[in-house]
Amino acid sequence: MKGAWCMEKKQQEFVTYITPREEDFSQWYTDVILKADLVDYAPVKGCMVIKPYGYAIWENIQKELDERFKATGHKNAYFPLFIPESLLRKEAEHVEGFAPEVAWVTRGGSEELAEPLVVRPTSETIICAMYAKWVQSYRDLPILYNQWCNVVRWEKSTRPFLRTAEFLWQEGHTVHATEEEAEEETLKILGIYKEFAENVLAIPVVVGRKSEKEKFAGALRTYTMEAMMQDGKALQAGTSHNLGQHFAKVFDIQYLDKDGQLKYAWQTSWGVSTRLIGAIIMVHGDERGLVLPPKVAPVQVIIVPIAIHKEGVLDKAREVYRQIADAGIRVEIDERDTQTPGWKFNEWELKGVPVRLEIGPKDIEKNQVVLVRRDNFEKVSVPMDNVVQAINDMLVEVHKGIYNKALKMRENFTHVARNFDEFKEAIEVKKGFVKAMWCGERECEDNIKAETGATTRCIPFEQEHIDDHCVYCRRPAKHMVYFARAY
RNA sequence: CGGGGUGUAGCGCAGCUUGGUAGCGCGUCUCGUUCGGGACGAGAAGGUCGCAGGUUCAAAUCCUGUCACCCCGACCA
Repeated sequence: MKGAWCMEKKQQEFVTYITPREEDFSQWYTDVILKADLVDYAPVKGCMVIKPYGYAIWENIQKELDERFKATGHKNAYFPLFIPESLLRKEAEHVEGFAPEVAWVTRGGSEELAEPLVVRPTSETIICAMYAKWVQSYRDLPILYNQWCNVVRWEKSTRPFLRTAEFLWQEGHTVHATEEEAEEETLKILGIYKEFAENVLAIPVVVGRKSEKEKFAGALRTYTMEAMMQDGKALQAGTSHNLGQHFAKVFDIQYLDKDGQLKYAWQTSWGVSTRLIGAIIMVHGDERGLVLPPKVAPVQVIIVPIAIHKEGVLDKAREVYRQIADAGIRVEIDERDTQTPGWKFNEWELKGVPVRLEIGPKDIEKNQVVLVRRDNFEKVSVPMDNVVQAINDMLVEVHKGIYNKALKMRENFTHVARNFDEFKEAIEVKKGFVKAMWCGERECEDNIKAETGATTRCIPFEQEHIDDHCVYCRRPAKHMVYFARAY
């Protein structure tokens, strides 16, 4: 009786902090990012400050990806922020795609510039201009460069991490001698992205090709990984483009091949951005706030000493801290004597720390500590001399736990539609991905979007035969496609 | 760019209808007691009411304009 009342009261207190997901998912998202101290809104519309706790997640993402890029032969470089207008205009499809959202610099100090500069929305043009100088011979190829930088896109409506006027990303830009090599690179990177999403971020993704309508402006083909959020909307989490020779031809990137022929090079570009942080939040977060994948969590273990003022508690907590830190685990100890343990539990849960370690007088007496998982709140006591092993195991378990939960969520949000009535029903009522057949025509794609709000997310590599006919026009189908409403 | 909403203390809000000394909760600071799931007592600090005009003896409150931000759509990572 009394217990039930307490529980009810407790839940009420929690919900006063964060808007429940089912009540207003957007507001929940905003509450979480602000209260977990990931970002703050900046004085410029559409711009956010990424605070240390949020930035640390990005740094971990960078570290994991950068290792993978380096391991596959890529090198980092840095290209300028400003691009001359004339360069942007060279590739027709590209400029058409990006022109509406570029920011311009027309003045330096008090002088009007002879040629206006755009603030890079992406760097294909300026990088290609340089590659044209650097590529002479087949011996110069391949060029496998990547850069970590910021880009600016003057967006109409913005949301922290998901769409901001300025965001951080990496953009890889490679040049190859042959079409096959470029295609191989494009797919290799998509493979890295998928492996990274699943093994590091614990986010299952669907991989495949973008439709002509959805592909990158100026690309030959775009491959993508798509993730499902808890509100049933899809999020494009990373793209890899085979640029073909489109840019090579307009920027004149030619090399002299072994056979003495002058040939246009083949290129790729690929990127993921701070949007991934938005994905982490919307895939894993729960009623109490963030749930961070252990591999990118800025703090993997938070030590909360109990009865911190009592003789020996803090000393013992620091001793345990040392042990864990020495094992290479990101650990912090909450030594504040101004907050009660309960308060700290809630705060660190809000911040998504995967494992909490409690240590108090009773534990010290028994030579043990208490570990609590963030994903399912399972609580175990472990002997002091087994702490590091137990934590490592628990971090692995949390990763598995949240991955499986995310996978199940995505499966529940994946439907099959054989005709357009089923399709509408799935998009509007069930939400999530809808697998359906498509004739491949732009017209159908546009009509489906106009009538349901759903877009083609990707043509998955793993095709299934659902029906012979396009879900919209009933003409013969070409592909099975994942449709969804998307961020 | 359309629709909606909000600007009052660090945060969340009340006050505005009916103009008259700017309030509440949380947080912050000091002291003490507490500490295994959001502790308690006592004391204290903190606000050009988004901005600019106007009406008035008097404006947070009424009028006009303006700016910013948030949410939902159309366009994009």
